Amino acid sequence: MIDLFSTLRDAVAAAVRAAAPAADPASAPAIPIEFPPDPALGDLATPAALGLARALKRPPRQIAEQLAPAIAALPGVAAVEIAGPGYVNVRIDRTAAVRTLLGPEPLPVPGAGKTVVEHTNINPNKAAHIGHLRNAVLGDTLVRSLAALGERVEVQNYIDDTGVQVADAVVGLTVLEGLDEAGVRARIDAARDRSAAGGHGFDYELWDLYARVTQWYEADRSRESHRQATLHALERREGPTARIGSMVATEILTCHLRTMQRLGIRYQLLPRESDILGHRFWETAFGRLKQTGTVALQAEGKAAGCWVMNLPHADDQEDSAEYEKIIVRSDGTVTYVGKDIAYQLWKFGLLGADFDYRPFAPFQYGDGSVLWETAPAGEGVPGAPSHGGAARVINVIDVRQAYLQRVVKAALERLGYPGEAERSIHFSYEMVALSPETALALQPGLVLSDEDRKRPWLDMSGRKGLGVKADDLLDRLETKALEEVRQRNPELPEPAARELARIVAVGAVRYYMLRFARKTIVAFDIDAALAFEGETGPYSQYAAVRVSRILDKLAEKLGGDEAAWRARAAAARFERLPAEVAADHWALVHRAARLPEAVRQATASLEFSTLAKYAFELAQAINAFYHRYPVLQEPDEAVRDARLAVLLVADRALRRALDLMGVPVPSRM
RNA sequence: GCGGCUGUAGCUCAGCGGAUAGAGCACCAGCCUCCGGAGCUGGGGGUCGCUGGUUCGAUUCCAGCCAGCCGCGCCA
Repeated sequence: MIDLFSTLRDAVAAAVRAAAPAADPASAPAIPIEFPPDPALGDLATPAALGLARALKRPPRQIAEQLAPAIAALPGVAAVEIAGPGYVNVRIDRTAAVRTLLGPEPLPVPGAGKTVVEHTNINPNKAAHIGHLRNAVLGDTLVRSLAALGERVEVQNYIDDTGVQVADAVVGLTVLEGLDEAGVRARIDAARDRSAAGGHGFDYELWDLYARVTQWYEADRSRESHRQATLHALERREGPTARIGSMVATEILTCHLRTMQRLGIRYQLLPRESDILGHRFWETAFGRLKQTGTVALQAEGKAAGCWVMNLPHADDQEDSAEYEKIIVRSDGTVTYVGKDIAYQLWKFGLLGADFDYRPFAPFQYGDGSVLWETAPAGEGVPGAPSHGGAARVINVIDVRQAYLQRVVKAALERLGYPGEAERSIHFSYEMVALSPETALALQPGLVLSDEDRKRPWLDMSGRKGLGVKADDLLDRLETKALEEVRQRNPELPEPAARELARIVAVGAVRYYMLRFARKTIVAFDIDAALAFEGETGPYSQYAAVRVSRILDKLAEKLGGDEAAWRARAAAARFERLPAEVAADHWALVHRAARLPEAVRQATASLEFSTLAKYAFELAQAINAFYHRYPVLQEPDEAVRDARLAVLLVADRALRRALDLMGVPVPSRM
């Protein structure tokens, strides 16, 4: 990304500091630099005078008068003016700015430490639903943005292959369906054949089966003994039940990876819970927890015989009462949080132990990049790259796990790693839920209790089989997009039409999952999710396609020497345009130039809805410009070049923004 | 009970100390001799949950209240 404003921002801040020195430079607040709400006001502004007014006991405008000359003297500054209550508005040299923006991409400066991002983490016992999609899309956008900012990133998708959920799937297959190991194998093979023939895979089959198992338990609680027996068999990690569990988890995982690949989402490592146990990571962590007094054995009370961690109810309050969080049960087994603490220590390279690794054989990305999984001790491949050892860890998990993430963080701190605790970041977001109307529309047979009917929305639930499967949503989008494509491009051959429909569908889902602020509950609306008009992914894709159509036509008209006319555009002089027209042109350039700021802000706040909003508004501006200022018909070559330059700058920023969101842009649509 | 999040246009949502509170959808009226209309232009529509406080200035920060949701398990 080309950052037009970075040096100027620093220079303006320094000029303000020099012109109005703070009494105490150490505690001086950062000099605020912002973009004016209307670019007609200026390209960059500082409200610094407003903030200084109180400290200096002088009217803000008077202070601004003093700041203005210092800023006006900076290189690249074309003009400075004072406006409103005391803003100092700065205008930059436009011709130079456009030249820079059309110039070569700077090489990213490699960051010092690695960031491990964990996302997706779907229990391998049923198909992925749209809630999982939100997680994966947020996580993947974070990964892309960090990389664009020059950070080293490692993407992990944690697989809980030993838990209750897998056990229940196994109970469904072995007890309800009465299958043995060979029987399950045959089921999986049959599901693969269906999948290869264009149908759905084993994950769909288990979606229904898992719901049935839950109902079966509910009808007779004593049946839960099957779950316990299966769970223990899985933990022993040998014998037919364990092998069935492993087959099921691996097959469902493969389905999930395929679903995510439809959306362009990839991973580098699949750490398995079974390997965290197998490599005795927990034992190592437990030793440290005991040694540091982080956990203590309870002698009496409700948690007698358990190892617990004392935690305050609130983060800040010193005097708030503490309560006990059980880490190890009285039967000696470790809870979920305990395993998470061990895993987090490993991510930071603090455990003094590593996994074994091997390529995840059932799934390949096709471009040679290897997806690694952890392997049982001694079963890794020699020379496999090591993973983890992060400087920072970002876990993408929904808000309901906030409390457990806090426990993990607190454990790191008490183990003597306050820095790592600080750099353990929970990227929390609200869930995706269904409005009762949408739920009923999608599942006509659904029976809702009166209580549910009154609720604003319903949680998706694998147990109840209530939810929208990720692949179903994608399929519906592709079908709808294909209709549109055929209508608009009847001459397009079938494979090309399908590929185009796929791209539109991906753009639509990814945008839909990003457009809401992360703490907003997405009350899933099927019509809004299927929309291609208004604030949607396809709207932005279309704006980019329009620009490339102009470039295609221009290439035809001007002949093959594309580099030459691009160079001429880069040298376009805005002084040739009438003032009002120039303002419109410049406004679009200015908006495009704010991309790096949008990416930085979104990444720092983990609020990618702002990036989505940015891309959409840029697309809107391109569309408006497109209608107002024709390029090909423009007789004055100087004017045409200026318009072309504006579109090239805007298009570059839009494509980059869409790329960071994982929204692909077709060559036509 | 304790902790957290959320109340902004008919609906779905942005904005979260400053320059006239915005977008999309829906509704109404226009725009195809013009680089493709998945588009553009315009219009109507708001006590920014309520009450106080801080501030030159509050939709934005703080407190209280009201409403809704999510956590707080020897589940994961």
